[in-house]
Amino acid sequence: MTVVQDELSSVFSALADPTRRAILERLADGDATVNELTEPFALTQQAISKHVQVLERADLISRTRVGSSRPCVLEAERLDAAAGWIERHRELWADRHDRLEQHLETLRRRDPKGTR
Amino acid sequence: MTVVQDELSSVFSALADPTRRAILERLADGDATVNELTEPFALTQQAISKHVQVLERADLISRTRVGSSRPCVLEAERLDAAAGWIERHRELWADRHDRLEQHLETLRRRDPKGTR
DNA sequence: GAGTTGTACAAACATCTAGTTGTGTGTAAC
DNA sequence: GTTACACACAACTAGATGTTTGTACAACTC
Repeated sequence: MTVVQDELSSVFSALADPTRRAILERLADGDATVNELTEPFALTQQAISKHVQVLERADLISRTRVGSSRPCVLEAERLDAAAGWIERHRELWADRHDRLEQHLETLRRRDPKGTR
Repeated sequence: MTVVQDELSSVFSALADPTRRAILERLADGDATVNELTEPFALTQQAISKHVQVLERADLISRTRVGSSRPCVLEAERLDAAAGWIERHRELWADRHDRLEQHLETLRRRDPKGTR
């Protein structure tokens, strides 16, 4: 159904896989080719290539060209989108000191005359 | 629906859908029942119910019981897992002042004799 | 007890996902 | 030119996801 995913969704869903997060962690130590990325996993080169494509589509990494290989490079700033959303909402929700008040409000809405 | 996804993956993949993010945003304004959550969307109650189940599985929300309805309640702290991972990696990657050096290292590895 | 409301479960279906094997292609190396 | 390597594309599988319609059920209202 999701043909054209929004930016945020594609970043979050790229991060929603342990293999892909491991790839990102590996890339923090330096650029790496698909073959180098494949080594630590019990997966085929093709499978890793697909994960890399997902990360590339989410703009979390980019590729360069060095001879016949195409090393992957982290695009760290891209995490900002995800970090931004989460932080905005963490603050928003943390600021609700009024949890009890709000709960009472919920009950009130459900039982306007307060007959409970 | 099995698969036993790890914690982080289930949070990220719960966040990887605009409808679910909208539900979370709505819940920031106060607890709400499935029917209340359904209203703003052009989706059936059942579809929203399933999205709510995904959020519940990721522990981003919980349900209480008020009479015959089961309002959804935000579990804001649960965002900490996701926020933690992202922040840890943002710092890690941002700290790499040595991007040029690292790029040269990549080239060196690929052409050890420096004959290029 | 009958009707209404809030919600969940079930089956069906289409689409997406994460993997596989097998094959093709571009670049470099001899 | 042949050989070797790094990578991508194609076709396929199994299982998950998103949505629908239809139904069931529990709790309140009358």
